[in-house]
Amino acid sequence: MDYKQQIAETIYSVLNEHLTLEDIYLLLEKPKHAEHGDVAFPAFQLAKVFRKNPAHIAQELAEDISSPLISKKQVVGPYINFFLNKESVSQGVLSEVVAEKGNYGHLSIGNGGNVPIDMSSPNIAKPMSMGHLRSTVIGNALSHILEKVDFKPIRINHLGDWGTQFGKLITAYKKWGNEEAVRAEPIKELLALYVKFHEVAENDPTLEDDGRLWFKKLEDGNEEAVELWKWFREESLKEFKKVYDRLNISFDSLSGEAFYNDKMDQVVDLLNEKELLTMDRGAYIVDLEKYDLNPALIKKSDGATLYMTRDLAAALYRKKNYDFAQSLYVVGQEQSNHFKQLIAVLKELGLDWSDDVHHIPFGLITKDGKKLSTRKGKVVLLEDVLNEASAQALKQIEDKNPNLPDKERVAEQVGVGAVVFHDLKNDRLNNFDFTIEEVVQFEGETGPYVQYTRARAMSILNKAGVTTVESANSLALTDDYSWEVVKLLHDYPHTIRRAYENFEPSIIAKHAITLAQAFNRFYANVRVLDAHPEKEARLALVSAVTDILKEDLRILGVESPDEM
RNA sequence: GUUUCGGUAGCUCAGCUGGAUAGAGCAUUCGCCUUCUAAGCGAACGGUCGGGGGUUCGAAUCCCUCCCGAAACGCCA
Repeated sequence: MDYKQQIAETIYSVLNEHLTLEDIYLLLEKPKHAEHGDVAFPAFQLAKVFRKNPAHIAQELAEDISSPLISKKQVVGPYINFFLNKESVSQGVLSEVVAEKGNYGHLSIGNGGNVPIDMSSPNIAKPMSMGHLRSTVIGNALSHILEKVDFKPIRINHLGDWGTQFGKLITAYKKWGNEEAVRAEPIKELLALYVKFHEVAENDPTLEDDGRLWFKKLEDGNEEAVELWKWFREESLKEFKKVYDRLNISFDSLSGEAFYNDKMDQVVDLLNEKELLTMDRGAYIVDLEKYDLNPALIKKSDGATLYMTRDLAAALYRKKNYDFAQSLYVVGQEQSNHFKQLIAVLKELGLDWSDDVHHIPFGLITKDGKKLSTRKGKVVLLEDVLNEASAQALKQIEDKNPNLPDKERVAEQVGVGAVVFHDLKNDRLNNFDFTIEEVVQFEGETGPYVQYTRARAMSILNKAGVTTVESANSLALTDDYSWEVVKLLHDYPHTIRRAYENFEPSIIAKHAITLAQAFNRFYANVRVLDAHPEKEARLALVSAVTDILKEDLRILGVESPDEM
């Protein structure tokens, strides 16, 4: 039930000769200040129509408008401010939330269409850094948002499991590596080898040649090379799984770059068929000048295929295999150009579904203002960050709630929650400079704040002897603190829609924080368990808030401990 | 140099399709635990919305221009 819509209809019944219903709906706004009511209609635009000053129009118009939904209207200058009927709105909103619980806010937009999401995509033999966290948690949150609007997400971990770096790695392993060390701590050891390769190669260029040679052997199916590659891949996946488990994330597909090795000739053939390939400086390219883009490189002058070729193969494969409604790529914004090219080439191929392919870019994480670089060993390891967060959460629990059962588990939920929430609370495209102090915070606009708010709400329900409220005789609430909460619950479907339309998890995170803040003010000012005519309705409000906060956090990929 | 993002309080950021006195959090100072978890609530402090033009009844928001920062810019992914 959309109350703004109802107000718009009421106004339309008086103004239908001058404005459309849609115009009116768009003009209606949410006042910034509570004394201006809940919905406001500015009369400026009518001034031209009626040739009168807007304040006068507002005055006259207000007299003609009435609805049981409006408890009070006030004309302030050119504005008509409407105050909604709190009893009936809270009754309506709460009965809906209490009945639907976490399902509240589900929208039928996607008709069950498939949406593959290219996300996470760490490189084999390299540790997951804070940079991978972004793609992983944004992709995961988007998958939940898509589900919420009736799409079927398909989470694809497009692993970086192919490329010249494996030639380098094999070279380094054969020169300096040892099996036990790799087995004991695979990623750490492989990374050390990789870093050493680049250090030594600075003074010894022949090493690069060895690297290229070994990659060539790998491509040609040389047994030793393939065995090492497989082993590195396996050991790496085991390590990644540990992190994904902590983040509570799973994938529907692990088809990485190597998966498309045998599918790239078809792409080249297809481009040839459509006469899109041209030779330039010894390389095959697709000219994209009419899109104002650099040409897309399909084949290097040595005949090797490229990133673009592989991504084209992947795009075609996904369309064929999933018949997707949309196809998303959660990849850093530094690759925006690449995806523009990818989409342009698909368009050149005459594929009308190229419009359904979307790059979802996100900002860069830096450390001390500089880009992280695996090659130079300059990384912030995700695992270290999660460990630190979890440890600090445990310390906090020992300090504030030492009798809490299952402390380690809750500490993990809170610590990891803090890290994930921090990554999602701001606009995807914002860059940020990493500091552990900022990421691992438990106060203010943080994940733990939302979790804590919900835990306190749960505690009220426990003391009332219920776990949830299904229905109540009356759900009418009239105080200002409840009202702010009710309005935020009412906004929820709209929030979900905006998050979907912008592919923007931070909209959900903002809602969680705002709702938690409103609830905490309610908590500080309104007694729930005391005898009161509205006690039942208040309990329902508390129950509704626990469900929606939990749902917000679930969408973001953050757990909700009942106690903390 | 070209293109794309960004510049809002000391710091980190909100500000939905232009609207009424520009909002949070952190930090600093102060107040609130004999009542539902103080990871909380309240108050104070803090702003030429990068500069300058323009459109509009109205601009942080739209257009132009300049300044500053980041990223991308054919044989890496």
